[in-house]
This record gives sequence, structure tokens and C-alpha cells, in this order.
Amino acid sequence: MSRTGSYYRKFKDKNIRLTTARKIILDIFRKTPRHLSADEVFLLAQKNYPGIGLATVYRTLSLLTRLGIIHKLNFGEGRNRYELSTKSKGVYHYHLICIHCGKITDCFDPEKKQKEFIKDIEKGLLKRHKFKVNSREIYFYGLCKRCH
Amino acid sequence: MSRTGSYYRKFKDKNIRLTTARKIILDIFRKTPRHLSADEVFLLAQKNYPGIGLATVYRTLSLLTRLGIIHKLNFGEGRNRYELSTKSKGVYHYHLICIHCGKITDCFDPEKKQKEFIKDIEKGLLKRHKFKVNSREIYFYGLCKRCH
DNA sequence: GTATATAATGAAAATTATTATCAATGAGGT
DNA sequence: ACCTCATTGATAATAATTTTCATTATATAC
Repeated sequence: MSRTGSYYRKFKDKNIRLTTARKIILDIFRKTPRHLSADEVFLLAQKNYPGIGLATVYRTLSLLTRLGIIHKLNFGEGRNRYELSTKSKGVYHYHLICIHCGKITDCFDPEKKQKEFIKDIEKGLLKRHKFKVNSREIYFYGLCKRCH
Repeated sequence: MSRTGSYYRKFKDKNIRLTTARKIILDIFRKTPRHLSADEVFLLAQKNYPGIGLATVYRTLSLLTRLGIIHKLNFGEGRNRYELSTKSKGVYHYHLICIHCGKITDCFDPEKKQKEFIKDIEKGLLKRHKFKVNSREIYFYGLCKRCH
């Protein structure tokens, strides 16, 4: 089954209607390997679906987040961004944010070791704090290659 | 020298004026072990300094963040929060956010191992990405003790 | 201490992201 | 094709943050 199909199934299972707006927005995330703001999603969506409203974009982002299909990010810009939370892309990746130029880099760690490390920390949180981790967000702020 | 003194020195060194508003707000962070929103800082500040304006609070938060004295946080509530970034409290702590009740827990890891772990990751970032980490923010989302 | 330059302030308006409202529409089961 | 009601688009409302600008207060020079 296509990945798209698996998303669509997630909708059906919960009696959530598969509308044009939702399909378009899901497609944008599948095709755009960036951290998208609501506004950016809105602009991209309009290209294929001129009638779409901004409120629908916000509602869809909220829905997809609730379903765990996308992930809300915040880089301290005063707006939220979203990214697809596919397992294949690595749920355990970090975000590097340059405090000088603002560049944001996805860091998919090549070393399995570090993924295990995070998992280790999460095991500790369950044991010591009885906190069951669902997702994690790891931001590193500093100076990128170009800025130092 | 008192901690306060070391902050004040940081101001002098950069020709930043040591105003009443700034002293009051710095003091609030030193005394309040919570993640404070601009609004909360404003309310607390008014107790000792009734004339203070909200804009000044925002400006001071921005200044203290730029100076690295406080740290901007975002728990996805639609507003920013701030905490003192003292070494003594542990710069390498995590934030646990319960996706059910919204409770936020500071997690000062008792195991040195994990601090070393983060440092390890950061060394890797410098080597592989030439990214020099200044500060980090680690959020774990999931269900807290009470909610599962 | 007093004068001076100008950084910082308070009040209010402006801006921006996000959410709520509500009548009209369209998805999906019958 | 019909019917139900979740979803939509347009717009207004809300909320956080930033900007503006005349006034005030800090730090420096005298």
C-alpha cells in the first residue's frame, strides 16, 4: 500500500472525512522536505486549490498534529512550523539552529549509538518519573559552519 | 561576588544601563524557580514596581535572552516562557510535557552519564557539521505519572 | 553636585499569528 | 439521488508581541 493510502486509512478509521483540502495539505508535506509554517502551507495549497481558506489550513494542521502525522516545531520565530513525522526519515533527529544567520538544519544522526542514547534517556524517564515519552524535540542552538 | 553582581557586571561591560526595571526583572528570575511568561513577569514586577509597563517587560526579556542570562522556551502554548540559564541549576536538563494535562516538569538528570551523552552528541555536531553548540533545548512529550 | 547626551521607559497603537463564529457546502453512508 | 452532519471559507475576534513617540532617568563629563 502506498504511504498516502496508509494516511487515508488513518482517517477512515476515525471517521474523519477525506476532503480535498486535507488531501492537498497532506500531499504538500509529503512533497516538501521543509519545516513549513501555516502561511507557507496556505500559499502552496492555493496553487492546486485556489479556493482554500487559511482557517482550513490551521484546522488541518491541528488535525494532522493530533493524529501524529505531522509534528509541531518552534524555532523561536513567533510562529509554529510543521514537519512530517515519518519513521523512515528518523524520528530521532535533531534541529540545529544558527543563532547568527537563523539557518535551520535537520540532523539525521548517522550513528545508531545516539538514537540508542535517546532511547536510554527515555527509559530512565519512565523508571524515575513514570513519564511515558511519545515524541521528543531536540534543538541545538549555536553557530553554523558559515557563521564562525 | 554575589550572583547579582556578576549579572550587573555583564551589563556594565556592554554599556547597558542598569535600570530599576531590569534589576527588578532579573531579581524575579533569581527568586522564581518557574518558567515565566511575559505576562507573569509583568504581574510579579508590578508588585515591587507598580509603574512598570508591559513593553518594558518584553524589551527586558529580549535583552536578557540576547545576553544569555535567560533562556526562551516554548511548550506549544502559543506564548513564550523564560527561565534563568544558570550553570548551577544544570544547563543540561530536559523538559517533560504531559500531552494530557499539560504539566511541565523540569528534569535535572541525576545520572552524570546522560549529561556526558549530550556532550557527546554536541562533539559529533562540531565534527560532522562544523556546528558549535551554544545551548540546547530538549523536550519530551508524553504522559505524566498521573495521566496514564 | 549639576549639566548633558542619549538610552530606556510607559502608554497606546500597530502588527502578527491563531482561534472562533456561522451560514453554506460537500463527503460518505443509505 | 438523498440526507446527515462534519467540514469549509470568509470574516470577526482574540492574544501575544512589537513599534512608535514623547517623556524620563541613567551614566558620564564637568
